[in-house]
Amino acid sequence: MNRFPDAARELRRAYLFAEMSELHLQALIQGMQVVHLDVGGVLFRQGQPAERFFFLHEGLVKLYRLSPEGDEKIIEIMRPGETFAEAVMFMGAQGRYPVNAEAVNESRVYAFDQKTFLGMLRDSNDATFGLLGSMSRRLHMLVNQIESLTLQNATYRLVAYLLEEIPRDVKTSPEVQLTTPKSVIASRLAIQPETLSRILAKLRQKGLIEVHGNHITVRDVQALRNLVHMPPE
Amino acid sequence: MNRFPDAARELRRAYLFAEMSELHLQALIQGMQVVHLDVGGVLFRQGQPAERFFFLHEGLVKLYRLSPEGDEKIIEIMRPGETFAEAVMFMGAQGRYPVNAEAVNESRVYAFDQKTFLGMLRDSNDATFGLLGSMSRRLHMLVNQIESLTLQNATYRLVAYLLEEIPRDVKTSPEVQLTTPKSVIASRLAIQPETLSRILAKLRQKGLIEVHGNHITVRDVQALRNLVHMPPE
DNA sequence: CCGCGGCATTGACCTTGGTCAACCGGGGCT
DNA sequence: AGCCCCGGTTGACCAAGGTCAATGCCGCGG
Repeated sequence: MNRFPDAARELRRAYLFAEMSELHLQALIQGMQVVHLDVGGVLFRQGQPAERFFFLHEGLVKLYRLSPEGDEKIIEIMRPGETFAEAVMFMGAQGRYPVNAEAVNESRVYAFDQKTFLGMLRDSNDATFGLLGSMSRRLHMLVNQIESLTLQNATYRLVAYLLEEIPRDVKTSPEVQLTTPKSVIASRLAIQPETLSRILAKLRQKGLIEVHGNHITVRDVQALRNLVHMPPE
Repeated sequence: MNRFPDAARELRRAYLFAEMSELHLQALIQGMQVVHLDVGGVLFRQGQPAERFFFLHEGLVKLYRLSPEGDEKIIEIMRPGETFAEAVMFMGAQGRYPVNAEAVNESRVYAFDQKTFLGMLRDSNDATFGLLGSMSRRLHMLVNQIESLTLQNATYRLVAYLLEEIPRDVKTSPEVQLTTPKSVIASRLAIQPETLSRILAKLRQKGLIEVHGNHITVRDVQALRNLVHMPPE
């Protein structure tokens, strides 16, 4: 019998499971655990031995590092349909999570045993290649992050973030609904909440955006795009 | 007959080739090209279609990005024995190099055709897993970089770099021989050459190090470790 | 309805590191 | 030899963004 009749279709949307045989996928699903996280709930901590990896079913989970002084830097914000911590599997026997994972919103997460999954990968080259694809995408994304952290200023990063949040289809008046508290976005962009606030104020003054709580109306997409591709100011 | 009798042993030291069958490896070697690069020689540019990946035989190659204004940020400095651009293979058919690659010192590079290599991977799960391992290590390294770029200041980053450069075996007086011009190190650490210079001067004043050209004598390892919050040894 | 707590905003100030310019010194070339 | 070029150093100045503190806003529970 099937514990999670809809899970297969859902999981297949992730590159990681996309190429997996139905048999294997079903076995994985039978073995997976569902973890419920309240706001602020901790999924794992940096340094813990990594025995499981995860698929976010619903909610919002942040992956972050802490400095010795306790400052937090969010490396990635996971959205539903995404997998995370799957790369750690290959760090060798004593792989440890390189980041902390904590729920920003109430979340539901599927947890998979790494050993089981590795065993299945051994049988399925296609699935392994799917994983390789996902990892190289993540690699690329991190390189992009490093670039924007070092080569661009805070305004650039925020504007780039906003532009990414605008749904692809837009010809309509672009509206951005922030999915997380502004302080979380600030950490993701490696700036202070105060600075985020000031940059938004500046963009507002210039008439480029309107801010109502965590809903932002972009009044001039083109001007924003120019900000990002042209020299600052 | 064998074009490069010693290449197999050399390549096997890279995780990427370590698990490959002798047959496949020999085939790869017969098909590989040797690229010679003078100082400043360009191996590939960001955005070019990625058809080959590389193994650094000797020399020093930097992977970097350029901002629209022309500022350069070095993402990684490749040393002999390392492979690079192998992750791009899995970005799909239209994979493009996400960075520029250029020789810092005169270099000799082995170039491999991605298609050929992919074909071999299809046959060898072990080799594929070796690659997965390498990619997750690189992933982890990038996360570390992001952390130190955002959570730590320039002094911290430089000191951490110096400590990494101290050979593992040390009980002797720790000597660091910089393998690249200081300006390259500065870019790798995302600081200006002037700042690098000033930080070194500051450390020198405090009696922690001595600087003679690009040879640095560490006078007080422990003090350096403390600066970056590292436990003694 | 009030009050509290958490997030966001705003202002004043400060620190870090970037920028610009001058200068030094060694290696290689004519 | 003399020169120049390039990497590195040093100083003066500046700007971006961090820090600290006060205040506002809003939702929630009593």
